[in-house]
Amino acid sequence: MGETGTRTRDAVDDFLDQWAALRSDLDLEAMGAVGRLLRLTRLVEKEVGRYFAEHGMERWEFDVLATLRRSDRPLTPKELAGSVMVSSAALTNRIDRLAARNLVARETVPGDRRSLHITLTDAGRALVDDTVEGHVRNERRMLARLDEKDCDELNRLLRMLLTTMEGDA
Amino acid sequence: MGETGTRTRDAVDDFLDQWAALRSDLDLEAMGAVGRLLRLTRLVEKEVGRYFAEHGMERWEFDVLATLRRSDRPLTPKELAGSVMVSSAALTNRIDRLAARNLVARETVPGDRRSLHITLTDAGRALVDDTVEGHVRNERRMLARLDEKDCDELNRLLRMLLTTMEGDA
DNA sequence: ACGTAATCATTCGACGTCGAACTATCTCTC
DNA sequence: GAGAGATAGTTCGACGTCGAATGATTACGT
Repeated sequence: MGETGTRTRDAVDDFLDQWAALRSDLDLEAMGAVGRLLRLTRLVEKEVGRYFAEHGMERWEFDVLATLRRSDRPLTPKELAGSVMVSSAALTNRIDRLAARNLVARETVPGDRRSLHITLTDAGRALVDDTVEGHVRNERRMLARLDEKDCDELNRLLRMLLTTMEGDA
Repeated sequence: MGETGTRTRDAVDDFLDQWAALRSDLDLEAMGAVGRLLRLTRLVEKEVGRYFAEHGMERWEFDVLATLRRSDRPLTPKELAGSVMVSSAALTNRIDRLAARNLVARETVPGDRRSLHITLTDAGRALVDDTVEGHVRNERRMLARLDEKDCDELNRLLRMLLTTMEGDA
């Protein structure tokens, strides 16, 4: 009975035990949560990268293409950079390479000659649509240990943290 | 009454709505959880980096020094690289710079001349002890929106995910 | 209107990381 | 005990990102 998996220790538990032995004044709950967040994300990113590599593309390509795909209007480089959370310099580089492969196109925007509209080509849209399904399946697989209730709960907690940190940015 | 903050939307909610309108077949729970994880981590990393920059050091320095600090025995570069999750090449570079600032030292290990023991100098240990407390306070501040029960719950959920992904690595 | 400040994309130099190749050392087998 | 293979740390070249500086265009104040 009781094989809930709750008793299983992770690497961060060891990490916290070591700190507790040295500095009993530290806030272990906070260290644990942040430590797990950073560590888990690294592993998730590695796995996501593995999936895309297996399908002949890189994650940053999907990030940009998918952002354009799900938007109902053309986006500017600045908007794209904000969405994928990289610098404008990095985004110029990404657009260069996507455009070279004919996955996106740069178009002038009527009212403002400083700015651009980045649009998805047919090839770009097809590439997103072909890969997004498997990508999401892979994400679900990584969360397989969580039942529906736990998954809801995780989303609720992360949303709370995200709104605060997005707010005072 | 009822000011729970649960009704607040984050950027990922918009993200999900856009996908739902286009592809009703996708697993929004999974996309949301992973999306929030990656996005939140980026913000947390930025804030952590800001704290350390404010105290005249960089996060990678603290990562290495703190790993040495909480270990009761000397660690090899390989062990350190595993702990902080970077390549051995990156770790050589980090040790070089930490050693140049007299925060760590390379010592030969008796039984094996291939390997090394990286040890903390007095200055290194002092630097960790001086900064760890504020760092943890900053972590707690980022989690301020979560009460104790929610924080426990978050740790439980992240631990479950972490153990699975650490396991089949 | 005119000039100043703000905004947008791009370029530039510096930096840190990675994977692969390399050297040195150890282990295991016969 | 000698040679093949594994293991540890370092070096090397390539790559992507960032902050700052640049050039072009637009918005604002008087």
